[in-house]
Amino acid sequence: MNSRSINATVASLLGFLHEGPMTGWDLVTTAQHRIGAFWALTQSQVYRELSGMSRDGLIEPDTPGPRDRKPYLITDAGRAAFREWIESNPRSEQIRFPLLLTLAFAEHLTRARLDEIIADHRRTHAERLEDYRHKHALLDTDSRGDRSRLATLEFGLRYETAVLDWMDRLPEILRDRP
Amino acid sequence: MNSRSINATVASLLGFLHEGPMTGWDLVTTAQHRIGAFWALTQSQVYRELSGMSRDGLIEPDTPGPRDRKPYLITDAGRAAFREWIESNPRSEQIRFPLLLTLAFAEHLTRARLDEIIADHRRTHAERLEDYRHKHALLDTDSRGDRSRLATLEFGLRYETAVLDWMDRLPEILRDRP
DNA sequence: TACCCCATGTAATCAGTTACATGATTAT
DNA sequence: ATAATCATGTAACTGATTACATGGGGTA
Repeated sequence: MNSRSINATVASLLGFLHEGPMTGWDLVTTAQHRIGAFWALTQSQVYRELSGMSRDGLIEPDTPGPRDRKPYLITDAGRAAFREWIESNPRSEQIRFPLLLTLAFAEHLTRARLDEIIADHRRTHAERLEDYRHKHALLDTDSRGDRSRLATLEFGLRYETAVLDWMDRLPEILRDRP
Repeated sequence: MNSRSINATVASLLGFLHEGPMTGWDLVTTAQHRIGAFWALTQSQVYRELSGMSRDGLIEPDTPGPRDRKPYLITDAGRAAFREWIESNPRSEQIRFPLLLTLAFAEHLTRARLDEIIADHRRTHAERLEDYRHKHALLDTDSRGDRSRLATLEFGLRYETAVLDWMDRLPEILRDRP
């Protein structure tokens, strides 16, 4: 019998564990850094998934370290599950964009308040774009892993650029007419 | 005492109910059409929220219609809750993009399989862009509501364009080097 | 010695998805 | 007559968030 297939969050943890044993803590920080921009996960989620994964034999505890460190190793079953996941067609993305909701009901807001809200968002997106640009500049593009990282970074750059561009044109799009 | 603030899904239902009494069914179809592109919600979610909203006094049942229609009216409390929501700063968006995860672990895939996966996604995004373009062309830009609609549509157009553009450059970004 | 960071986790709740059950009404 | 659509909802589950509890170890 086939065990039911794993979810993307579990898969990403298994993905990281290919690089060596890690604790929940390690995985949280690694994940936030490497995939956090497009795949959020919280610490309690990670620990919960780890217990499940361990129960299901996808990982097993390595020799514990100081400070209650509990590193996990990926097992063959884990590698197989990961393989199955990465070979499968990823589903399409989901976006939940509260600002768009606000905008959809913008008739209930004054123009001034709306502008304020947009300006607020604009700032965080501008910061993110800066951050991506910075990382992009630092990236060494010559190794296999870095090319993957470059690919996701490039998405971030284009996405944030599109968002900013859109926001900058919003006043015009929303302008009052006679 | 202040009642706890509502979530964005509830807020959107209240937003629609400003336009007149609606049933769960009406709300599902309206929401799918008007905000579905950036705020997915399912039918069972809507019915569940409606019971909660009714319990909390944000809406109340209107006179039932044929076919077990159970329209709801927004109450003053509902209007107040909506107002509070729309005045508040929307949080920033979340994207969950499985393809980016796949890409982040692309070293585990053959180049051919990866290309296949990307091409697959490209198709659905191209379709969406076409759809947005079509809607955009149909849009009458002269009324207040339509301007909001135009603003969200413009986001969709820019987003999908950015995604396609990115996908088209992926081969180059991912190309093997000496 | 006090504080911060590392590191584990639990509890409770909320949000979202999938699948199913049920029946009325309208259109063909 | 029957198929499609309208319309309501429940059940079971999965996934994600928030808040809290606990303590070790390093560093100032």
